[in-house]
Formats: sequence, C-alpha cells, structure tokens
Amino acid sequence: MSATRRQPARRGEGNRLREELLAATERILLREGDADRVSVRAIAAQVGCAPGAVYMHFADRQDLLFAVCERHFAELDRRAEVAVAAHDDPVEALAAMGKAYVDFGLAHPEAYRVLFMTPAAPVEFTDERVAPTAAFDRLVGAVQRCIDAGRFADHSDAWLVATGLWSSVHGVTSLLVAKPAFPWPPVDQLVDHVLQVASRGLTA
Amino acid sequence: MSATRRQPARRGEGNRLREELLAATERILLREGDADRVSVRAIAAQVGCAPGAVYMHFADRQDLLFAVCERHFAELDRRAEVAVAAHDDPVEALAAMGKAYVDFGLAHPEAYRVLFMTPAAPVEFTDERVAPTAAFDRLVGAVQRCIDAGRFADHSDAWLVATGLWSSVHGVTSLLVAKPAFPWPPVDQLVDHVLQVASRGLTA
DNA sequence: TGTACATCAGTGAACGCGCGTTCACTGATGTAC
DNA sequence: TGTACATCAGTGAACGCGCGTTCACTGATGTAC
Repeated sequence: MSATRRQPARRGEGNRLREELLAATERILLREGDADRVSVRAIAAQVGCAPGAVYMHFADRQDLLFAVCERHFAELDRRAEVAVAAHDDPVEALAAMGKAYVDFGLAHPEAYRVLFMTPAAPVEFTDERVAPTAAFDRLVGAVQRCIDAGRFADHSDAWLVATGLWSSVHGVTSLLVAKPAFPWPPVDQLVDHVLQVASRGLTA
Repeated sequence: MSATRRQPARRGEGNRLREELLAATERILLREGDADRVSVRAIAAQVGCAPGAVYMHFADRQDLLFAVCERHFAELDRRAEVAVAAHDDPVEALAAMGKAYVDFGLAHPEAYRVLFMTPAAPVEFTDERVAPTAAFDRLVGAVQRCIDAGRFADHSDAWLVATGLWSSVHGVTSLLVAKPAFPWPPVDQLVDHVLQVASRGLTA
C-alpha cells in the first residue's frame, strides 16, 4: 500500500515504528490468512522501512507475530468477561459467552486462525508470556455456576462440559473462518441454533 | 528416512514411483502438520529420487498434495456411508455419522487439517476434480430422515441442523488436531459427550 | 540369434526467487560545556 | 550563543539458505527386422 519511504521517528518516539509494524503485520495476516505467509520483508515494505528495522523493536519474526496475537487474546478475555457480567442467570451468561466468543473469532479471523487453528501458535501458549487459559478459566467458572445452581441435571463435570462447549463454539467459528465460500445459513441463525441446541442438550 | 537412491521402475511400472511419492508426501504431511511445509525436494529425498522426477507423475506440487487429499476425502465418505447403514434408528444413525467423522479426523489429522482447517485447500473443492459435498449431502439426508420421522420436535430446517452438527463435530476434531497439548478429558468421553448433548438438544 | 533403434523412467545441474537475519554505517536530533 | 559530541532511529547491502520448476541428457529395457 504505502510503498513510499516513511520519515524516521523523532527522538523518544521510537514506539511509532513499533505500532506501525504491528498494524502492518495484522493487515498482511488478514490478507494472507496464514502466519506462514507473512514475511518480515512484506511487513517492512508495507510500512516503508528497511527489513532490518524490524529488529529494533522485535527479537525476531515470531516475536512480532506473537505480539499481534497477544493483543487479541486479551480482547477475547475482555469480551468474555463483559458477556458474563451482563447476565444474572448462569445459563444465559454461558450462552452470552459463547456468542461473544464467536463474535470475536469472526471479527478477527486472522488472529483466530493463528491462535486456535494452527498446531503451533507463533509461540506456544504454554510458556510464561501469556495466560492463554484466562478466557478458558472464565468458561469453566461459568459452567461450574450452572452446575452449582442445579441447572445441568445430568452433568457434574465442569471440565468436560467446558471443553465440549468450547468445541462447539470453536466449530462454528473455525468453519466460518476456514470455509467462507460454503453455502452457510445466515451466520446469526447458525450461531444461535448451535448455542440453543447446546443449551437444551445440557439443561434437558 | 530412506535416503538411499532407489532403483528406477521397470518398463510399464511407471506408477510405482507415483505411489511412493504419494506415500512419502503423506508421511511428511503428517510430520509437518502443514501443507505449506511439505516441499517437493523433501518428498523426493524421502523417496530417493531426483526432485524433477515428481513432474513425471504430477503437474506440479499442488497436484501432488491434492491427490493425497482426494484419497482421504473418499475414505471419509465411505466411513459415513457405513455408519449410516449400520443403524435403523435415524437419530442413532446420525450420531454414528458424527462419531465416524471424528474418528476419521483423528485417524488422518494431516489430511483433516488440509481439507477443513485451511481457507484454501490445495485445490479449491468447488472445482470439478472432486465432489467435496458427497459426505455433506449424506449428512443432510440423515438429518432429513430424522425430521421426516418426527424426531426433531422444534427443527424442520435440515440444512441448518446439518451445518450445526457439522460445526460441532468439526469443533471437537479440529481442536484435538490443533491443540494436542491441551489437557483434554479422555477423547472418547469428550466425543460422546458432545454427540449426546447435540442429540438431546435436537430431540428435546 | 543378432543388432539397430525407440522408448521409458528417470537424473542432476541449473534457473531465478524470496526468505530471515546481520552489520557497518548514516543523518538528524538533543545535550554539555 | 556556538560547537563538539553522544545517541537515537533507523538504512541498505550482503550473508547463506531452501524453494519450485526446467531441461538437456542417460542408461536400462523392450521391439522390429
């Protein structure tokens, strides 16, 4: 896009290029749909700087990609938090979390793919850099509240129910992200249907 | 593995190398877990032939990768067919299809990823080379039989229910494939749980 | 039975390319005296 | 106020690498006469 050379940042504004690099990486990630196809050189070209300049702000390519994902992970957790807080009824809160999850995935398909649809995320989320399970812990908590409230007649294993629910909402999200050309029903209808079926299946 | 040079095939046995290339491609796809990381040169080295020999049997790299996937797609449809045929009860047949689907994905994670977890499969499945919707058509039919039998009280849209079910079974499969390191419940338990919840949610 | 020839199933060197990363250097900006 | 110097925020050329693909060639095998 902006193939012209940018002006170097002023003193003390070293973070400007950093922000531009993050934005450009995200743009290219969105366009390519695959972290493997996002090259340092393409990012630099998009920003209008030399490839080497990337290494002023990030240790390496992985580190840059990770930084992009990290932001989105934090947003997912925030969305989940808001969704839960909006409902007193624990089953409704759970459904709202599910909806928030799908919305997040569809709003950031590129980040979603990198985070949840590749075997190795740019950096493994088991290390100390991020708490990937923050959003998942929130889900387990919401399930446990349903169980404690006696809403799930037959199910008492919060971990099992939570992984099952995650599977379902991930299924919708990831298929929509991976196969946009498929003749899907209207997205809202599909999402509501899946959440409703899951909800009925658990409470029945 | 077999880094030694192979003997050229005899006259009339030209397909021998073709088969060996397909097998090697599959092996490397399994190891790498990503079609983008499967190179022609690595395949040739594995088989023990020159890189150029690949072009005696396949038009290009895409063509070779596609041929590997095509076989697996046929197997998925076969498994679905067998599962449906084994049950008189339409709801049970549907659950059996779901189980067969997940089993297929876990048995061939590399093919599953290429087929269902990337935005562009090696070749787009909308073209004339394969009928990717064969297995899906089978699913829609199985759902319709449940509806016709009056088993789905509230649901009359076979397409919506089928896409929803696909989402659920895809969710389990793809998460297990993409995140094997996650502390999942026992796989059988998780799969049975998801299928049971979906089944109850639809029949309730 | 012998031999010239066509064909099959490859070889292997080379093509041009884009990649991540390094490193010596540069020019503008701020600071100390 | 002027000037020497340090520092910041980069540049840009180069490194070695692996990639997909092409192409002139090769050696074994079968076939025609």
